[in-house]
Amino acid sequence: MNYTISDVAQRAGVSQSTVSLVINDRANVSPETRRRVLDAVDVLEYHPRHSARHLALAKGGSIGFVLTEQFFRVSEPFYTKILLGAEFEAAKQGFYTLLSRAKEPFEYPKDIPRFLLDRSVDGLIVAGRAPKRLLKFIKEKKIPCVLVDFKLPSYSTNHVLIDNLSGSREAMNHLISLGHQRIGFVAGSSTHPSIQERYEGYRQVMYENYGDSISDIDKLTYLDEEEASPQIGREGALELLMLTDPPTAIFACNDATAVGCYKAAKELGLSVPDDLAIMGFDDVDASTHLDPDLSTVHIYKAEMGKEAVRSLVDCLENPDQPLKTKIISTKLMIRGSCGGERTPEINYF
Amino acid sequence: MNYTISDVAQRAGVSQSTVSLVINDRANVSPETRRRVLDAVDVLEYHPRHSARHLALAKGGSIGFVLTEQFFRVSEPFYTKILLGAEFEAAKQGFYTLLSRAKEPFEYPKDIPRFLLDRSVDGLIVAGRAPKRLLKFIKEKKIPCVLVDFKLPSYSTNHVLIDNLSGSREAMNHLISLGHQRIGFVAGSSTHPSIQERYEGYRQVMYENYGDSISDIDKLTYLDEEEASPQIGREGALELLMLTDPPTAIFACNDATAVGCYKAAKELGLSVPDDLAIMGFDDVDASTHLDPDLSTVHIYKAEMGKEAVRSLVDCLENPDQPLKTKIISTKLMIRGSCGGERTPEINYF
DNA sequence: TATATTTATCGAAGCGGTTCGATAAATAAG
DNA sequence: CTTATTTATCGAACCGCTTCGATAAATATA
Repeated sequence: MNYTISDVAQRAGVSQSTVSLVINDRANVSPETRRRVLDAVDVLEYHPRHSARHLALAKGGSIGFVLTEQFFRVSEPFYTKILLGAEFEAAKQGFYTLLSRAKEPFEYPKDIPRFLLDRSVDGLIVAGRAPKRLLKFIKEKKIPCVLVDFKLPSYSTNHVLIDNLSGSREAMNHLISLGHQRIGFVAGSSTHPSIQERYEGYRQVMYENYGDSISDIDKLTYLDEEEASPQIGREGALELLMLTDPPTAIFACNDATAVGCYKAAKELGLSVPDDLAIMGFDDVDASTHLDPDLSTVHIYKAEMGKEAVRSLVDCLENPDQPLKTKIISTKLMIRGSCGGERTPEINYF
Repeated sequence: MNYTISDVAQRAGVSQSTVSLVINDRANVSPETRRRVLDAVDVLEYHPRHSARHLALAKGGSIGFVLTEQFFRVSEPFYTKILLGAEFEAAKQGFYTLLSRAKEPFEYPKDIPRFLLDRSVDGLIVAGRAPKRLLKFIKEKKIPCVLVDFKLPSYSTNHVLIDNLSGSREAMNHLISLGHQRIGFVAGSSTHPSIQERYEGYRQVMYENYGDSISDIDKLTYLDEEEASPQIGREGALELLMLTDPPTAIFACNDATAVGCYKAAKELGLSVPDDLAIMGFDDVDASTHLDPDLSTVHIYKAEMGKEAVRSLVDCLENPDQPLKTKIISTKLMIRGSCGGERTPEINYF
């Protein structure tokens, strides 16, 4: 019921080593022997024990995926899609995916994921945000690593990032093409690099178009360091909409924040998109549930997870590879919340 | 940098076996020796290699979590919450969580998760739906297993289930207490046991209250075997609302379906909750984003994941335990979509 | 004080693989 | 027809840990 390599060897009438050679597809095995071994493997339904290979090889074909604990709650639909994409690609490449959380606040060394301590994973993917102390540890231990949707100045490693700047600019240009001049920006998580880039895109386009005429772009901006959420979005939108010269459109830093903008609009009796256009970022499932459905910037989340695994596997197979940063483009999804011609829905996994 | 047990032994001036005894907290080690070993462990930052223990012990402290592939898309926010709860509890109990998908359609033996074949996990949790062939395999191999939100007649194993019947009845009684008489039921995934139980609750309460006066409850019911989704919800609601004597309230089988009901109401120019009350089930994040926010039945998703792990660990530690089925209660969340006094929000992880 | 028991520690085997060096057989070169 | 080289296979060591049985020292019992 639970056979080992020596059972196979015995049945095939060869030694363990030969079986090992066969199942690892090495050279110098006669076709005849190979066939016999393969037959035995088949009959016994033999599968090499993972931990045994792990031990012998000093590497185990597993990758770790670390999610910041905070995201377990608020940005979950975003990061779990990345996780699922990663699992998909990892499985395809024959790797296991081990899941863990990075606690916040992070206490060293208590909160180091155990699979890093006992070397159960060959490398890891960290999504969304990573405690500095954890990153330091990873670097000290020289653990191959890919950061997804996060980066730190002066910390070099592999990355998979969103092309936030282009996405943001495209969204802004769309709003502007619709005739909006006073466009507000509402953001939580304002210290997160992705949010900062989106903000930068906003500023660039505003300056390019209205650099002279708009008195103070900062007045149209609401930034909060708290985790981007509907609450933040509501507060920010309310604040901007109470201005004497309120925006006619609001660009929210992500969809969760945009949800709050809808609420604010409703409270103030403004209709979307007629009185107020709203643009989001992320394209989480919920955005199509809103009424009207949210125009937003689609992020290929699963694809990012897959790319992260590909980078990681690259590193593992070829240790002296240069570090890589992959930037994944976005796609503007025009729906009902700001007018314009709708984008056909894409339905990527 | 990467020490082994013998390094520790050497530094502490004892044998490997003694170190092993100490780190596994076994009896018959003198306090003095224990201290010396612990010191060495500390200094060297020693962590036992997981795969080595695994190999020696023939069990490895890992559990597998299997998600039906279909849920990677549509019901993801529901099942990933369960996954995250499971990971949380697993980590707490010192287990690793390995993630995998069950393909659909499921091809045997190709789609058996690899971690089952090579015995990398001690047991597993299957969430949402499980291919019969996979379950058969699990039983054949006597792999400890817990099914979450799924069961199969005549397949005995451990379960963590939702108290759908009570939840459904409570939701229905609430609608009835608000004066609704013609209450519709719209469902996708109609073959899923959870959905069937919710339907059963609907029928029970309808009969109890209007058994004589309502001509045909079936007319108020829309059932579809397709995965419950906004599309299904929209179609179902449209069909019911076009009846000559349409319902004044619709109980959707889950929140995703309820989203579609909102859309249908809007298309027909009906206002929620004045013209049409809507009740959901699941309480996914999106439900609070709807306008008005959705009254629904909260499911303690993370808690279900945790309970699943607890059951599994029980099985592992005590192999001849009886099978257990845990039924987790629900909580009616009254929000804006059907009137009544609002339930304070709960904010469980 | 001699003997039995308990306590503390150790050596070695084993878990299930991989891999290196040895060996024997087959083929190529001289 | 030797000798050198290549090819196919095997035995044994090793990966890092646990555990069983042995041994020696300490303690209890007769």
